Amino acid sequence: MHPYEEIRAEILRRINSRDWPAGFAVPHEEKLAEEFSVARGTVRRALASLVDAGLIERKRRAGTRVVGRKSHSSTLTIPIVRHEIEAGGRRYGYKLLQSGPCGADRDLQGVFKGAPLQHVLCLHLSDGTPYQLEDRLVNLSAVPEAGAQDFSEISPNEWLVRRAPYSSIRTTLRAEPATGADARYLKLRKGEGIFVIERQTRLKTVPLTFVRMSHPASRYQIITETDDLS
Amino acid sequence: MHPYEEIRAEILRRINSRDWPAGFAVPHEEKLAEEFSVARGTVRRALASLVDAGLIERKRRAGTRVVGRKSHSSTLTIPIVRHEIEAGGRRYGYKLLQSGPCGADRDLQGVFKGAPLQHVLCLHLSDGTPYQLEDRLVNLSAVPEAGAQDFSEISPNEWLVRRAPYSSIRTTLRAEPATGADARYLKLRKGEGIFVIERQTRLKTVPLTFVRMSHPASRYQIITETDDLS
DNA sequence: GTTGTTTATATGTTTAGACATATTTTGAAT
DNA sequence: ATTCAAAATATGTCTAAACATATAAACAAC
Repeated sequence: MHPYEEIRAEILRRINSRDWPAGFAVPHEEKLAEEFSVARGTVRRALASLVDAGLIERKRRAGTRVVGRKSHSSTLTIPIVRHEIEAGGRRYGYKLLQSGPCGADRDLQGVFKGAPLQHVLCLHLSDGTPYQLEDRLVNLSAVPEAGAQDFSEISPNEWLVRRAPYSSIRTTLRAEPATGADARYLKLRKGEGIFVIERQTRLKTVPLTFVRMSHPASRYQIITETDDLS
Repeated sequence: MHPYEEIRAEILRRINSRDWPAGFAVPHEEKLAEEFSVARGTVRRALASLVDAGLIERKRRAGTRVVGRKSHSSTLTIPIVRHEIEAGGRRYGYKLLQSGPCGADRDLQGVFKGAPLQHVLCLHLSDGTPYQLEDRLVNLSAVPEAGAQDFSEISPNEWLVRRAPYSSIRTTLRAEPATGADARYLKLRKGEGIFVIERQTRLKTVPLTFVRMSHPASRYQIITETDDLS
């Protein structure tokens, strides 16, 4: 165990034991460095780790304070569908349903502002059962290769994650009753529950793609786990 | 813009432009330090930031490689319900429905292994409308104060986030049809969709609490947004 | 009182050097 | 060939010292 880990552990202990309660002003780096008999850089390394974990907040001149928690945070990872299915030891299936250019009228959220679009609709299957319906719009002025790409063998999901660099993502999670295409392709009765993930990726403010992924609620859930510091 | 930010931006550019494609072996710290005419520490600062962003992977002796992306990651933050509602400019309401000790038979997931438990059932309202039904078990051997606490004014959610330190969380997101208590308290017809969040918090392997939070699907969604490096 | 300016200060960045340590590679012994 | 030990090497940690910079607090001018 390195010195900075021991310092972090000790500070963590003080926070968890409420010796340093929420709002408490943590001693300066220099003071801590003196207390633990290390260089300032080592204290900084320990504190940086606690900032990442969301346990303390730091501001220039103002100092370091213990955070009064107001939420639980964890990392949400949405993998490529194929990997998700194969990782569970199930057989992956894929079917392209529609693919072609489309007008801005399909851009319901109005995120693409009239840019030329490619629309792709496809179905992902797990052991032959419908698992996810992928309904995607791709901005052809930002990703022109998508217009020529054949999506009958590789899904746009997988192709894009591999190919197109992005800098930010907005994800929405929702439960909905199945209607129209969702019910038809996922083989559900209208009104049955679906779990919908919507995602929009951008590259420096330029919207690249918008995708709506719907799943039969009874066969889908998301699990996230935070990793333990202590 | 600090030197390390410029270096990060340049490396980011090389990755995004595929000059350095997935799997590419990034030059050593010393080489990069020479190229950019900075100290090794400054290069490390830039690379650390790219590791956080999930764009590169580093291993001792083996070196640094550009990651072939296989998923989209973002941070999922689940705030205290009251804050969530008030932040939206709506009026928060709270109603305690049940509170008392209970037996291990209520521990359906079997996470508490026979520890003494406190069961709390309560309802959170937004502008008077049912918003979330909170169904919680608290491990009294880990958080004994919960046994004496009165939850008629403050919700166990809020009380626990404030009070009990935890070290790891497991969260499950799911869509379900409403049945029993969910339908009754959320004022839904049986079979209507609900969005369920289940969360289990631990402190170094000791399970602290298990909570099931259900919401009317039509009035609930989760939005996450990653922040932009470039 | 209010506004603007100065000053003090805690965090943030950078450097340059030393040492630590996983892990791959190489080479020797079997 | 296979196994095992030694060497090489890239990342990881730590130090100590200097300078940068945001900003809270003190002070002055209005």
